[in-house]
Amino acid sequence: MPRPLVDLLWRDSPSAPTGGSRGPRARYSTGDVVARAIALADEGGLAAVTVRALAQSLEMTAMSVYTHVNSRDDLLVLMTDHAHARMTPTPFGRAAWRTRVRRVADDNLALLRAHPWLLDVADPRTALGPGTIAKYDHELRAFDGTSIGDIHRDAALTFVLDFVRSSASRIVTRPATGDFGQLWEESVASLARYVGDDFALAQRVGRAAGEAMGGPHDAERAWEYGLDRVISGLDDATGG
Amino acid sequence: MPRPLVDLLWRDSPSAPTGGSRGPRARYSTGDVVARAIALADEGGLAAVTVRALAQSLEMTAMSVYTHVNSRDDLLVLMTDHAHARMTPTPFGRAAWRTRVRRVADDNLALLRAHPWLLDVADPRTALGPGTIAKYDHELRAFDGTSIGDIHRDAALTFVLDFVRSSASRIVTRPATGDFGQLWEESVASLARYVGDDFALAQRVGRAAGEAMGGPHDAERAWEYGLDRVISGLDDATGG
DNA sequence: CACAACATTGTACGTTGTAGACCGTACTGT
DNA sequence: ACAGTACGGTCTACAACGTACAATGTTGTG
Repeated sequence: MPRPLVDLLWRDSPSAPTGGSRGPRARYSTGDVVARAIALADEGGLAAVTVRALAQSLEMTAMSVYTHVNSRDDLLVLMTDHAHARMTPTPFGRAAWRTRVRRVADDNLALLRAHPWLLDVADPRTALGPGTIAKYDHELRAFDGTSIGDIHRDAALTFVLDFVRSSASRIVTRPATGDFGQLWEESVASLARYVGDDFALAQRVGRAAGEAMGGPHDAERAWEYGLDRVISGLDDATGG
Repeated sequence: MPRPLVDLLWRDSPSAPTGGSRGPRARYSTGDVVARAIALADEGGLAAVTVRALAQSLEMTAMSVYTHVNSRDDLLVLMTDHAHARMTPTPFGRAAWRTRVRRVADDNLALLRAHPWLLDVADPRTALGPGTIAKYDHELRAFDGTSIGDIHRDAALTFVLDFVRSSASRIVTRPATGDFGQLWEESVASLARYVGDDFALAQRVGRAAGEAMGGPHDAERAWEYGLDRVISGLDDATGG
């Protein structure tokens, strides 16, 4: 049985337990396994990260994976922390907090674009990893220079990141992509018959939003709109 | 094979296909199955809604479920629409848009509190259901009287609902509940050894936020804080 | 040299969603 | 009244999943 999750997360730390040198040398390090799992997830989503597929990708048996990782859930945490650690944030420089928050948002959107499967990982234990903690530490500094308190600083960052996550899930999973567009066209006929003249407002707004969504630049427009709301909302919470 | 999803969603509509009267009468209606599935989900989460468990709860075989529902994924859509339809929104009355948005947010939080499994349903086809459309139609009216355009009206509502969803997922899944508190106490010792004196800001803010989270009224405080940001952010987007 | 720690493997279990063939029932057209 | 047919329901079975368990082989340490 491998080391506990916290030790695996901090395996590159100098104070990490080395692990006895007895027995055969492992053909792969934990980092290799995690990197391979990320590669699988990047091209096939989290569903492609099965223990067996990962094992085959590493040319070993399914059970050998458990030499390096305690469980699949632990693996997802390790993958997430690795992605967070590899993230190279845009430097804040001397920018004001509004610009800094924009950079945090943009960086996180880029992260979720590169690794859409991060949207499917909802494990609180990710907060235990060095990559996630470093990311947290950096992003908190977006509010340096404002008069915001510690608790509100955490709340404000959470507010921003939640927005990014929600928006990203709508941006990343393209609505017209795949078979949903096809399904939509099959359904819209019978749907129109059911709705009839009811819900006029919903129909009007839904059609407007739907048509705009077909347009080329709408994803960016919606993103900009929401981000403006976020920053505007934080305006009076940062002491001006 | 049952009728397609759209017809099942609108099964109570007068223009819905009645379905030939041949063959034995079904022991349960589609509504019964959906209601039973919701009951299971309410007490055990989505994971408790297995086809077999649902079947046993209805005293039939697993495969009989597929007489009423095309697939488990379809069932989740039906459950969601049912929950949306059963939602009785707080009337807007003559309240200004700020109050209306608060009511929309509060109502949705209450909905997600009552049915936490809704947080785990991420199927775009829910938008096809009468309950969801009626909900959409009503909530769009929160911005009646403002000078907001159609596209922005949709974006603004999405903005509000996204916030509610993110907050709710943090409120509903209690952090100190279950075995996470136990795991935390096991991990915090070795974690402190790893972190050391690095990430001072993250440690300070994290501790402050963590301690506040232990407090009794923090969930509500964080909720109020975020909702204030949301409304403040929408302020200049509604034309005053 | 014997022992212990370790990586690796094969087999197997329980659980999931659901396809396919089949049976009996109740209505429909002749 | 009788055949045809649409339908609800059941049984069996499959592929895929995560992973527990026992066994085998390999390496360093006493």
